[in-house]
Amino acid sequence: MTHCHTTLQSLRQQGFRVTPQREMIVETLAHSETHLSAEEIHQRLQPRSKTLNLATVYRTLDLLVEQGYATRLVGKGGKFLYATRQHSRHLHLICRKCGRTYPADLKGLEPFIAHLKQTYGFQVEVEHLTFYGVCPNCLQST
Amino acid sequence: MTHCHTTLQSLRQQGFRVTPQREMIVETLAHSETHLSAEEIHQRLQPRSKTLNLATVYRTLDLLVEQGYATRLVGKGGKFLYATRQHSRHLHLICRKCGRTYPADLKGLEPFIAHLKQTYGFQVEVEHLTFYGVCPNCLQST
DNA sequence: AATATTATCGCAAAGTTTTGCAATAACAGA
DNA sequence: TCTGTTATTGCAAAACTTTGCGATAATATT
Repeated sequence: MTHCHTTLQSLRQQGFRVTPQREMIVETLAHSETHLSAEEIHQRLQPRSKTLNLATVYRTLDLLVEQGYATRLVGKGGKFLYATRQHSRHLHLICRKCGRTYPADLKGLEPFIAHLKQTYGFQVEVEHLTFYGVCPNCLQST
Repeated sequence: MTHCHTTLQSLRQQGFRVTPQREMIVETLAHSETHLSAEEIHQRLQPRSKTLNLATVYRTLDLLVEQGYATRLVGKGGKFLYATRQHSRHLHLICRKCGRTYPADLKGLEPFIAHLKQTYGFQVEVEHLTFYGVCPNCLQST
């Protein structure tokens, strides 16, 4: 389990600076049960910091995704949603029709991931996995 | 192989109207070798239709993705890129660090897809598959 | 503890994508 | 072919995300 403290420490070790803004954002994301938009994070932090800028939230989230501490997905309505990686240690099945997300077990996929590593040298991050398709509900109503 | 004509016909059968704008956009996407942004499609169609609006391009692309005729992915810089489904009958491996996309073979994944269908009733669309991770180049330079 | 370096911040502007609404045009039925 | 219905369009505005830049503050060094 990657606690927010660990994330911040790792960032520092990688040469990034740990600022109050980054601390707040990482903490908010880590303590949230659900995926959050940049705007939501910004709003939740208003009470703690009047001056925290939305652009800073976006930049921090980009950094976290780039460094592998967070996941970004396109929610219904085309807005970006973010979550820490430990919140997504499963496969996301997203329905193209209704937009709902279903969690699924990763079991059975590992051999293929290993094969990709061997064949292409590409290290897939299983925490990021999302499959698009059509869910049982929407399959029926077609 | 899904030709643009087929796509338009299917759309009509589904009750959507086939307009000149939609024809142009579907055709442009189908004839492109690479992924295109909405803006690029709009520009390519300028000579053919001065009045075609960018919003119409976005709406049409959304429709195509929703109905399963096109794929949308987040390119480098956070911009959306689109392609017809037949152009993506392979796995996209996208590097989180450098943003490059690598094509990979789907072989070996089918059993898992079938298992998802059996277990969850979820019909994964293999044309949409994208895995995020770190590419060989960027793995080295860490 | 003080200082130098430079990554990060806030702000404002630019770029990208979505949405509301009145006008238009695609399609079904006469 | 003509007509009515209503999905789709273009436009303009709103919403969302990224970017440039000078000011600030986190870290390394003295």
